[in-house]
Amino acid sequence: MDKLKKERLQKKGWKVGDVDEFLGLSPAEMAIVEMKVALAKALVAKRKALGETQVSAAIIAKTSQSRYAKVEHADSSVSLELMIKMFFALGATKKELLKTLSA
Amino acid sequence: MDKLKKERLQKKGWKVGDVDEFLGLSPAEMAIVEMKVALAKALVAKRKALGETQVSAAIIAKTSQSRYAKVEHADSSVSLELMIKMFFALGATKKELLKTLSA
DNA sequence: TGATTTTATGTCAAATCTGATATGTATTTG
DNA sequence: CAAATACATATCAGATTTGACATAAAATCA
Repeated sequence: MDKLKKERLQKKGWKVGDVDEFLGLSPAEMAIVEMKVALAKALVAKRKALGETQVSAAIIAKTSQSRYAKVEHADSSVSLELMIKMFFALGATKKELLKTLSA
Repeated sequence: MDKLKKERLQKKGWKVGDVDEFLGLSPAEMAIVEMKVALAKALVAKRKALGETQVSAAIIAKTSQSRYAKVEHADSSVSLELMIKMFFALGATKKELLKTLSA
């Protein structure tokens, strides 16, 4: 991996590694990352389906646009729980959540 | 609800209310509580199936016995994410997790 | 294009979560 | 019963997460 890119990502709070290190991620860590990425995608899709902007979605979810944007990016400063709360805030059901998580 | 019990629970970090307030919980809040409770149960079952004590399970999960115990109780100081991490630490698969969450 | 709207990113104080220690309370066992 | 083992709970410092603000960058459009 490009050294500069690696440093940039680490600065943003991610554990970054070469292929070995990546493969070295425990299945648990992988599973959580997978779920976060899937949730982020689903969140964007949901918001767009509702015809909302990040600003309006943030209001609905009772947070700021900036944090909402971070949630949609599965930013390293965002917990799985917050992502799930936002997904629900946009009207998603538990069934939808489970479907998303299993992606 | 008994007033003293209510105060005791609130002191421990939970929003407590009478039936109205309880029904007033948003579906989102309910869903998350449900998932945490289901995970707690599954965690205990998993640990027992492995024949582990809280002490040994805590070691496996790289945490302390006290925090591990709180996880098994879905204590208010425990995040959904930590519960999932511990579940995985005990060897649960993503499939098992989803099954548990859908309970 | 320039203005407007939308999305992205950096920062930080306050809130929350985590791991650990200490200690208390069952529960089991000799 | 007393010791040992297992589980529960209080507390707290350090780490992480959150919401908010400021501002930049990108996209939309009149």
